[in-house]
Amino acid sequence: MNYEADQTFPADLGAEPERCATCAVRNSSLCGALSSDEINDLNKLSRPKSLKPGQTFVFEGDQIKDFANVTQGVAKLMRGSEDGREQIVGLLFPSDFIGGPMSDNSQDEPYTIEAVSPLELCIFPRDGFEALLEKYPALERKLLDRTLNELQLAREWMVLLGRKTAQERVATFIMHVAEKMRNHGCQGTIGFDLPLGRADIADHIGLTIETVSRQITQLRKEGVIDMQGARHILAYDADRLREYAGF
Amino acid sequence: MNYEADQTFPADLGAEPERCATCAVRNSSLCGALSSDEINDLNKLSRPKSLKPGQTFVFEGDQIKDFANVTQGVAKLMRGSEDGREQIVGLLFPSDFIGGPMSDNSQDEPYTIEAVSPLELCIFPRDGFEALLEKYPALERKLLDRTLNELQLAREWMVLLGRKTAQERVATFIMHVAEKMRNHGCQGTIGFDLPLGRADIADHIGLTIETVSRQITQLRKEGVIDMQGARHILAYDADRLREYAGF
DNA sequence: CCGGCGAATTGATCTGAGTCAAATCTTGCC
DNA sequence: GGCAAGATTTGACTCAGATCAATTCGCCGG
Repeated sequence: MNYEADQTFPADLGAEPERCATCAVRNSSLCGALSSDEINDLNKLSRPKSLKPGQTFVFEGDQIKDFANVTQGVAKLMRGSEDGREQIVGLLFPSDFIGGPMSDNSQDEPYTIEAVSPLELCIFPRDGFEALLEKYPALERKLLDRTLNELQLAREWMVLLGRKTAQERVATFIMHVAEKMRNHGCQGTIGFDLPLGRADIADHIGLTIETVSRQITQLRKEGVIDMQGARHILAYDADRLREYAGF
Repeated sequence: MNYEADQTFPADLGAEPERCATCAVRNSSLCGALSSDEINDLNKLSRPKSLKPGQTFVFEGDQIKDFANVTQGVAKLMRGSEDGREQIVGLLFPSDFIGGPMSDNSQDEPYTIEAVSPLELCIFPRDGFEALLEKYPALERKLLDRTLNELQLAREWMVLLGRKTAQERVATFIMHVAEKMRNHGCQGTIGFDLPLGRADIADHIGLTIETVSRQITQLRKEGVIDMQGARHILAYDADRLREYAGF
């Protein structure tokens, strides 16, 4: 049993359905807004789903039928063109919520979600979940908070894409990953694995593979970071990295 | 009296406080979620405020004290660096809401809001407004919808900034403005004024003034758009423009 | 331990957009 | 109407990052 509450509820924990009680993101995800009693409603709707790296969850242009929580792994949220250009507009980590526009059901989902590492999701049908949002204001409030955070992040990324140099973009990206890793306790702040390969990094920060590679080499030469293999980063000096990340 | 309801309520309109009853964005803004009775609560909190072009509403780094609705004019939401680089991460049109992260009060507002044209705001103190969010779920729901829309827009802009050419960026920008104008009925779809000068356009789409100017000239030469003066655009052929805007 | 193959690095060259520098066009103000 | 002052356009040149082309690395299966 790997269950441990970082946030305790009235003590009727025994009432929690199995899947929720042992869920790695029980409290850090949207579900943290619900008590042990309340979460039964959500559990009844939900079912788990696994995706292998490279598999997609929704395709551009599809009608969205489901929402989901990421319980394990990393996914990318992306938009592509016919001529091969691609932009990753967000990364999804454990406890992140997947759900598009709520009220305007007519809208098509314009983005593709693709697993980057082995991915575990907890899926809810759209209708049922929206009913729960009405029933539990705390759930809706938490969703609003999350959405505002993502908006904030998207705007920071606009600054990166619109005004930062290649060097600053790579440094900023590494900083962001380091932070994500700290928050999720996946690994230490100093040493951690990049969840993306060079091609995906390039598509996230608006550069090419080659430029990303050259800038990482540069950062290594200047002693801002160190690496073990192509994926494992050692960022000893967070302040130095922040300076390189620009404004 | 310029009041006209596009969305009718129980018919106790006489009960509406003067400022709300004659408000140009009474129904299209967040306030549209409230009935004539309910809006009294909000009216008691609110006060109008005017800003001249160039004046700022919140400074980067300030603690946010107030939320607001834009009732008239256009403002830009921007982030700047010490070395003079600047990125406009959003434009605010009439009926748009100004309000940062809700729960995490400790956060500093990282953006500056500056009036681009004569701006009229309807301001609410933060605390009072948050109390109303709790009291009226419809208000919170509308705020969530709005925030999801903005997130959507921010991600589209990430695609523009990360992967589009100069030509595509300018065409996309013009399309977006045309759409805004149509939605707000400010002017026809075919002919309309740009709310921003070349410098601000450049800071919004991640280019320089000169490149923006050259691309507008290019679009004019190719007959995609026509212009009267530097600000007034004539976009006869929306489809053609959309092709130029890329994916 | 040894290929083999996709991923990453490195090098050489090219180019779209940036920079610097004039014109020229607006627009408000007297 | 005429004249600044600022905004926009245009031109010449530069450069950061893209593109094209080899290597080299790192990891997995045998």
